[in-house]
Amino acid sequence: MATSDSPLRADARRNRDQILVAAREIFTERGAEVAMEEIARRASVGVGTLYRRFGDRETLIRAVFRETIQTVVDEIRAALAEEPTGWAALTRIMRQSAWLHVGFQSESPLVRAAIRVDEEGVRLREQALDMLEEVVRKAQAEGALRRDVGVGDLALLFMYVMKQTQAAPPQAAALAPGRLLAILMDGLRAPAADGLPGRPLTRADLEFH
Amino acid sequence: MATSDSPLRADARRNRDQILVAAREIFTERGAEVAMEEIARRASVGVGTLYRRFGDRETLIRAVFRETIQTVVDEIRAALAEEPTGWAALTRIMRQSAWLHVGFQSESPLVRAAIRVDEEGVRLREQALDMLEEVVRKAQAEGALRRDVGVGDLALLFMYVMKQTQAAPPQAAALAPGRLLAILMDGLRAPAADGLPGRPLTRADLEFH
Amino acid sequence: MATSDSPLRADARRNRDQILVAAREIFTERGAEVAMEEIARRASVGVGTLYRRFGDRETLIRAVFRETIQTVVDEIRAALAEEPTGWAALTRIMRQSAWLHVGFQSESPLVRAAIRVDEEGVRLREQALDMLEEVVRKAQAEGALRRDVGVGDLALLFMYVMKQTQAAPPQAAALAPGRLLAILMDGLRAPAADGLPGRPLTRADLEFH
Amino acid sequence: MATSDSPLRADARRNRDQILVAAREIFTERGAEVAMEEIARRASVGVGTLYRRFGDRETLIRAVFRETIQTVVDEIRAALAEEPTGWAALTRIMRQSAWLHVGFQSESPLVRAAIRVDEEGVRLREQALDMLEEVVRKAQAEGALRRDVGVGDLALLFMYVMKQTQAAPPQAAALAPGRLLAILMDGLRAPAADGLPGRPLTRADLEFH
DNA sequence: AATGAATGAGAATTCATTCAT
DNA sequence: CATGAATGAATTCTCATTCAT
Repeated sequence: MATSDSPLRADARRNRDQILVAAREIFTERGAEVAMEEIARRASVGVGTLYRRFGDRETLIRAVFRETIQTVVDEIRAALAEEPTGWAALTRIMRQSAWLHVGFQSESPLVRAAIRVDEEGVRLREQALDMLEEVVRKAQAEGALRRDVGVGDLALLFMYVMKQTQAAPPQAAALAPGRLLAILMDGLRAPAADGLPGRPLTRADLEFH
Repeated sequence: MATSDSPLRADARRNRDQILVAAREIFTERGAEVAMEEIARRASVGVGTLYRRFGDRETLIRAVFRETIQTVVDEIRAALAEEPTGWAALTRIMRQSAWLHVGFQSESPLVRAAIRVDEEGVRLREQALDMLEEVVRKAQAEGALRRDVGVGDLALLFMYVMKQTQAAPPQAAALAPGRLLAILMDGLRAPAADGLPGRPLTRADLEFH
Repeated sequence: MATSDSPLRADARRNRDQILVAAREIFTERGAEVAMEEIARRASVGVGTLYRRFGDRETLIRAVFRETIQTVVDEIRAALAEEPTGWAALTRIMRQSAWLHVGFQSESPLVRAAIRVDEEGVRLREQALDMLEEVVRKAQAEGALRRDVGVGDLALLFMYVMKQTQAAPPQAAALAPGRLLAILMDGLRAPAADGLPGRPLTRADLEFH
Repeated sequence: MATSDSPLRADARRNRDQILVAAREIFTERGAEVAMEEIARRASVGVGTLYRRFGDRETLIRAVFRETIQTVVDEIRAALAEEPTGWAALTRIMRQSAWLHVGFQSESPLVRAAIRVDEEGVRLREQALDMLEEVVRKAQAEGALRRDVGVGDLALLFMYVMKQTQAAPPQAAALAPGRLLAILMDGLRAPAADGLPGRPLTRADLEFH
């Protein structure tokens, strides 16, 4: 039997989606520790509904994470398919990656704990990193991306910069993302003035243990 | 009025300092919303003492901010005095600026609110930006720093990157700061491949209103 | 008006019965304050159905009470009719009276409140006590039951002991009821060593006011 | 350094004691699931204080359990020392044992779980049972207590009866305990009319596994 | 002046009851 | 009628701040 189109499910479905949207927004704006009631309010549902759908904060975080990382996967795939060069794909990916911080890692212990135990989420994350590695290889083969960086470097760099960019002061908010991205891309362009210290950071370096 | 060298004040002074150190550490590690009792514990004093010294959380945040921004001022002054070029000064400043995020701006509404109303803190911040502008001018005059960036760009860029760098996964923590800094500096080097979108971000762009 | 044999009623009837069975079980196991949803689940119906049938928790409690006390009445009647002596009837009644606690009284304020206002339930309870008084009189007339006890004593004694017996630790559960009952019956046998303090407790003494 | 007589401790101590008293009362009256706030109210403290002292409900339950079982131990010891015969000791112990149900076992899953993990509590309980066994042996050696009962029987019997006795309806409350106790003691007196079914219940039979 | 206990308001979570489908 | 989703009040527990010692 189909479960997703029985009449009641329609409402429930809509609520569920509203909650996820609200949660993502608020998590991004103010972190993963906002009052559950606020999330509920923004989603225009009662707290009870939120809890019926997601059990507890951790479950909610996991759900948001999955949705987000799924988007990342889709975007990377699209960039790989549609952009003419690896460099172009990388640029596009990074430009759209304000949410990468959720996708790849989080500074919040709460979020990290929630993500670590989520099978599906972990799988999606691996997939995203697989594809990102491909982008990197391609851009390096083209001679566009400096050779002494690895996915790890890119993930950290963009994750940090692009994430924060959302929190920029109002006047800067419109310009900052584009400018900072351009500077970063310039810093990544081959041939590089001189070598970076250390060794390329890999995906393994992104792991919290 | 008791002055600062009555015998009892020695104890009080030490407590005050311990609290500030503890608070800065904890704020950096876990944000400005940690339990006051934890700060007290890390400083090895009772909560009562903490409150006697600082009145409330906001006052404590302000005090930490002042201390921090004071250090920033000192470091920039030293860099200007001791480094041979503006570019060298800039590099040095940025390398040591893991704490810039506290100094210039913060993503936490709590912290922003606390800072905004602190005269002394604001004054110090202005001073820091004055000097940073000087560094920028100098480095651009030298032809080392690309001309299409402003203090605002630099502040945002390094603030974001260097702050986060502290929270990097353990394996990356040792390498990431150096590498990301190098990439950024490469991106900032003149002559730049092509112009940045928009206009240079100024100190005015750092203001939350 | 629809009567009780319209086709749909068959379903409704079955639901109602399942709910009563489930409720009795759960009330006995875990008290009258279990989540309504659990009762519904055990009865394999939705909560909505439970509420449609019984309006609220109190109504459900009343219904369970009536069913139970009805059984008690039936059992006492049968014992009176079938057992050769009053003593034998008393023994039999008590042996089967694990549920007496529901029938006569309850320590739960919730349950007491529910029962007190239920006309039908109160009537059945009176009937049960009437018959139990008859048993007592008969057993005393036979010289088997000590003369210084009243229905009140018996009700309390067995109610308490037999009720709890259900909650005995697993190892004891099989033996305890039989043994405790035997000890109690020995304590009730005439002639008694010496008189009990006070006066026989009557049915009036069972009343909460 | 003494920890219990510093000035502040005096207040804290008094609060702690008030909470324990209040908790014991309320647990007895209405079970272990009453709102924590009510316990606090009855103890005339804020909820915060209650939680500062006891961390959570389970900890509080454990503390009440220990206090209670300690009293039981003391009472049994006194009865053994002061009463001329084992039978007299047994009678006295049982008369004062309204609280035995807390001491030995509880029907509440919550309470059972809390007790099971409490080392100190378990130790005290063992001690109480040791001494009760001695009383039983002595009373049987005197020929006063029927030989076919064990500590397990006694514990269950009195635990159940005497516990409930507290909850008796108001009119019966004054008389019931004395009367029911007398009946029980008569049922336990040697020589018994006829043997009990099964085997004497031992302390092992009191264990939940 | 320092301490740590007390307070009570606030946040997370559960559950009785109502209501749309 | 049955269902199970939605709601919000009640409850547990935490923590900023105050206060007695």
